[in-house]
Amino acid sequence: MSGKKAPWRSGCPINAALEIFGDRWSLLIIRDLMFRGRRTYREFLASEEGIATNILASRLKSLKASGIITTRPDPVDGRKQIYALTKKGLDLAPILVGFMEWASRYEKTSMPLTLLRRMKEEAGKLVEDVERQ
Amino acid sequence: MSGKKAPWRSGCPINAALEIFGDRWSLLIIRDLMFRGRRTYREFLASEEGIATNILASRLKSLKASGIITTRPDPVDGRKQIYALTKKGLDLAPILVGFMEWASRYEKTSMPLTLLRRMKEEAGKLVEDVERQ
DNA sequence: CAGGATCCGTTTCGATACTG
DNA sequence: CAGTATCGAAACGGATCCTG
Repeated sequence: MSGKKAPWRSGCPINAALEIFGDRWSLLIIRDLMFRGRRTYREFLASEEGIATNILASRLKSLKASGIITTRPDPVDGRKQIYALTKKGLDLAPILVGFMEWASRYEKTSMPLTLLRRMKEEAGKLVEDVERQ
Repeated sequence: MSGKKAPWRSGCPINAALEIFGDRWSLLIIRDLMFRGRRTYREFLASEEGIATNILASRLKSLKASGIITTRPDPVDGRKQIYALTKKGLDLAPILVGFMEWASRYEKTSMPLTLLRRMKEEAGKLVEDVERQ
């Protein structure tokens, strides 16, 4: 999780991914950044899942250490940090969409399929935008 | 994890998925079933990541409860149980492949890209096979 | 011997109170 | 408002025991 001690052999690439995502929260933070326009500590805290402050801080730290997000100070309010996805983080979009499609097919959720389709399209565009830069 | 207590609102389908995969082990078991032809308790134990017996048993139980795997007794050796993926479990193939592609791009792993491509093709065929039945 | 349950010491998580 | 300290709860690893 924190990417510190990894006693596993990393032969299978899934292990590398699980070291970052083998927990409940990291993917939710990425979802918030990717699809919900959240970019500050406070905005993440406000997500309906109710992450605890210490967990949020530790996950943000480990996501940053993994090169999935970056931070820069808010030019307006210097106290705030603005979090953003890197290219590496944006490239997770297909996986997030895959999870959502799978879960909407097999688990009961309240997300309408039209919204899901919109998110899928948007995810594609996000990645294209970054690749153009 | 065990899908028992879920104090979260399930508005976003990702939550449904994370309740099953928000841990280190479930996806590895699914990988073993999907790409490595493992199908018994003993074979899972032998995976290089070294899951503990109690953890393996609890994950198998929760994956079965989630309808992702099934069990049946081995017709040859009655002591053994044969585990297999359901359609719901096989439909996770694109996500597994997505994780592997992402991780091979950004994390150093020892899996050659040619093998990755083979697995990707195979994942597609697995799903087709089940859908034909 | 295969599958799996139980116990126990250790690590990690998470809710809340608290600090700069 | 962002982040840390505390401390109980849960998960983990490993050994051992149980059952067919």
